Amino acid sequence: MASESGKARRKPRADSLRNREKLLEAAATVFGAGGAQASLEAVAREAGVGIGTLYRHFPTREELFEAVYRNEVDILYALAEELVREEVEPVTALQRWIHASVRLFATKSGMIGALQLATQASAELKTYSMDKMTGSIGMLIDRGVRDGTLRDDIGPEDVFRALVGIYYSQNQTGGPAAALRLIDVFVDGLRKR
Amino acid sequence: MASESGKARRKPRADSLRNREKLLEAAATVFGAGGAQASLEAVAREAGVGIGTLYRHFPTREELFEAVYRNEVDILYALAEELVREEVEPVTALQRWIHASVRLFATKSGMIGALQLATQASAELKTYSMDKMTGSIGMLIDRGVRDGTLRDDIGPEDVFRALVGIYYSQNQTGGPAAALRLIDVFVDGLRKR
DNA sequence: TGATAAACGGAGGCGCCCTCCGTATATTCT
DNA sequence: AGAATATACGGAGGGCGCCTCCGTTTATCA
Repeated sequence: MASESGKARRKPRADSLRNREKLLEAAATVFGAGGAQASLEAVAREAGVGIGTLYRHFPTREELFEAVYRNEVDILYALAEELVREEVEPVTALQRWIHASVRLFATKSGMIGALQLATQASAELKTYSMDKMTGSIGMLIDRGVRDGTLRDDIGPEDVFRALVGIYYSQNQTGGPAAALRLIDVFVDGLRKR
Repeated sequence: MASESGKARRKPRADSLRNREKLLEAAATVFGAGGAQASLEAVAREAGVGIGTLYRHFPTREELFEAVYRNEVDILYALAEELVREEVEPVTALQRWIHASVRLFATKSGMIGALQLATQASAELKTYSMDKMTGSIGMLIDRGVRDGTLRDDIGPEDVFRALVGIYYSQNQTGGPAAALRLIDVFVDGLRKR
């Protein structure tokens, strides 16, 4: 009968939801620029929100971290859906999506290490992100396979692995520019010949 | 002419040297217990020294870290020399030395990560420690090879690699006790049959 | 035994962490 | 619409760690 479990509850306040969004965005910026140990007060300032509000939404630094990460993954998934919905030509769509992924994580060099710690800590988070990423890639390459522009012997997991490799290489040498070039080569290789 | 480079300088003050020692020891304790981000003020307190003194000796956290690490490596080298000097029976000497190494690093679980960062940053530090460690092992196994109690087809680098493997495994599971057992097996395998 | 270079120590200013609670506001009820 | 109330907001404040600066102490040198 009750729409949720247990007693009937009020719906969440609109300002609360807005602030949560603002905090996630600010955290992505601040952690991206200043590394994983950047000040939480800086995040609150950037979000234009009191420090108390930050702590109410994310009681620990780790929770904020994890939420930021989930959010980025969700954004990429939404982008994949959008590219499919707008019927962008499959190869172009795949290329755009991968570029966006690299760019999204490129700004977060300091976060990568912390992310690894986080994913090691939470298996749930790991499978969550794995599913979302391979899901995104899957829906993009399926279309290409169907219309005959992409090879059909490469799975989403393979593409994901390649992506991870390129994230890494970018962190060590060359930076985003080199990574983006690598990706063009890689995507070209995915074409059906 | 001048004993050192350039102008004739006073010899360093005795209290300065003493404090440096005290700080290294305290830092090993505090970082060992509380992880790499433990408070530097706690280190100074533990050493019974003002915070200013700590900063004069080690202007940055990284420098303190590096010095602690060098110091531990030096201690192990000195132990190897001592074991040789006292003509301890070769297999026993090797076993004791390796046990000491494991115990020394066992207390420093939090430091391991930071050490990796440090060694990645400074190639010099890496080769320094590599040389000291393989040097120690080398002088210990040479004696065993010479008197015929140890096989002659295993180099110091091989032993060092095995050691690193055991450090790692201990960090993940079992703890020091398991590591020490592994070592006994390993050393036994080094005997000439 | 001075003279003095060198080292000591800790106060102080700053920023960050996190909690607590008085104030503000969105939602619900009538 | 207006009142009632559950929720969320903001930021002051106490505590701690970082790091610098400089008056005081002490070891070395002549």
